[in-house]
Amino acid sequence: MTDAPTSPQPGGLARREGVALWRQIQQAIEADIAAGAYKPGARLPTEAELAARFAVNRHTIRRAMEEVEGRGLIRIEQGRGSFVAEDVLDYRLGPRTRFSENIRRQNREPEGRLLRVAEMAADATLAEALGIRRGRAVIVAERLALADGRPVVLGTHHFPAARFRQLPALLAVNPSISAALAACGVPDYRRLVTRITARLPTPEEAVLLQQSRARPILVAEAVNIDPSGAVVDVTFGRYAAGRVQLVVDS
Amino acid sequence: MTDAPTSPQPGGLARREGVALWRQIQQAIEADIAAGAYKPGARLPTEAELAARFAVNRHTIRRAMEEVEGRGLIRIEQGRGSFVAEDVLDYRLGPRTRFSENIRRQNREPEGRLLRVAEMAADATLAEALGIRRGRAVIVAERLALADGRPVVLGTHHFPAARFRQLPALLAVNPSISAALAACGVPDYRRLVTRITARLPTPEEAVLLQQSRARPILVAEAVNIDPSGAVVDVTFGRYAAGRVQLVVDS
DNA sequence: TGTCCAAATTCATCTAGACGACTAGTGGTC
DNA sequence: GACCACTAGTCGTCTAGATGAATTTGGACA
Repeated sequence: MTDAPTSPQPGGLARREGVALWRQIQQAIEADIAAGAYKPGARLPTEAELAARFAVNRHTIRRAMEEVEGRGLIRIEQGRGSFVAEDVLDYRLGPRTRFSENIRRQNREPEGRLLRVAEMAADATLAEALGIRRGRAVIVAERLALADGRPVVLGTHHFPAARFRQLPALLAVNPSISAALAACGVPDYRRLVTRITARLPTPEEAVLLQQSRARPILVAEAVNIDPSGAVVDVTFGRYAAGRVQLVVDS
Repeated sequence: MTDAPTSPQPGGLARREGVALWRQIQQAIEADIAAGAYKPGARLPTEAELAARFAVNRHTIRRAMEEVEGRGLIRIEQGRGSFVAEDVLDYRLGPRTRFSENIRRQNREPEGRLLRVAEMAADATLAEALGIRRGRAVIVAERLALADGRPVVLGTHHFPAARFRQLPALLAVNPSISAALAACGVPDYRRLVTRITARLPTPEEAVLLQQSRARPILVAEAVNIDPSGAVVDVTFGRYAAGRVQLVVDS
């Protein structure tokens, strides 16, 4: 089997046959990638080139490419081109999930960046989850976690302010959540429950996670408790789905 | 606060300001939904109407609507219109996850439909996961599970054929996996590990799950073992992300 | 009353063209 | 050698119009 892209046979497309052109093109491109016609990280032909090869409008190619990107097979970069996707990281979800350990276990270098710390009033949902009264103060910390310099998860943490007054100051010095909690008198905590969904990212999320907007993100809502059972924090983690796989051991 | 859609002020859009028109429109629509201007299940204005209100081309509205759909806030139906999304189902992932119990616990009626049963040779990855030799026969069962008649998960199960010869016949009679396994001498099994990712659905997946192609699906790869530790099956479950939330208790 | 067909409505796909935005290189100036 | 302006290449957005496909509506007809 040769590795030359086989799909772009000019006459390969069936028009007016119930299957959209862009979808046929999408499948042809995916087949080429699966067949190894393009190596991981390799650059695909430009949209104009593909449009010429398949004899369709560039918009039709774009529609197909967007879909391939959403499936996680390629990454499209403005001004540069489209590239075949690479590597996946396992992110272990367990009672004692700690970001750094998790990443180090896979021989990658963890890193945390604190983006924002603020205080807000708890709305009904949050209040219930945290076990506090509605309207009480909550510390919100937004944090980007990376592995080998590449964004993995964007987390929005919510702590009851009454118990963790010094948290903002501590986080400003060291962005590690577990270190900050330890300094606040919570040396140990564990994850009670995790709720996982998927959706497309907002523009900000896409930028921070360095991922395309067409590609879904995994959203994991986690509730952590201390040994006494009191809720320590409620966190929404947004994972780059194309780069991470959540692993649940049971 | 009145509930009339406030966003479509003709002059509300900033052209040539660095933010794409379709994105401004997307945000306006999302804001309206969040503000309760349209109730869950309610129908949104047609694309043509919105195009007129915002004074842009219909294609620009479509781009915005596709994004809103990907975020899970609306559902677009050809020939009918667009509708505000509703309900979410919790799907509990644990060592003893059984679909029917899981669904019944939420007062919904579970249902299973067997779509396809076939036999194939194990490729390298599958063989390793199942603990058999490459090339050995594997029984593949594709099954759609529903709650109250609405598709929840599309599962592709892989069983070592040597051990589960009678499985196809059993499943033909009763699509319940646990019942069929019990009849094959595996009354009990538990989930060893689950790996979760998200991606856009293929056209077939979208049709079967009755969900839009623009909306992501959660993909959970599960490995089940019997009490002796032998691998019973490897399953890829594809969940309609807008309709289901995976819940991990720890 | 019930059935069936045609029209109207609404979303889906494709084409065509224009221009903006970002990237990476090229060559010049200081 | 450092910096800058320019340019070509490439993807991103928007407009415009035509046609197809799915669904609903309403009237004709038995």
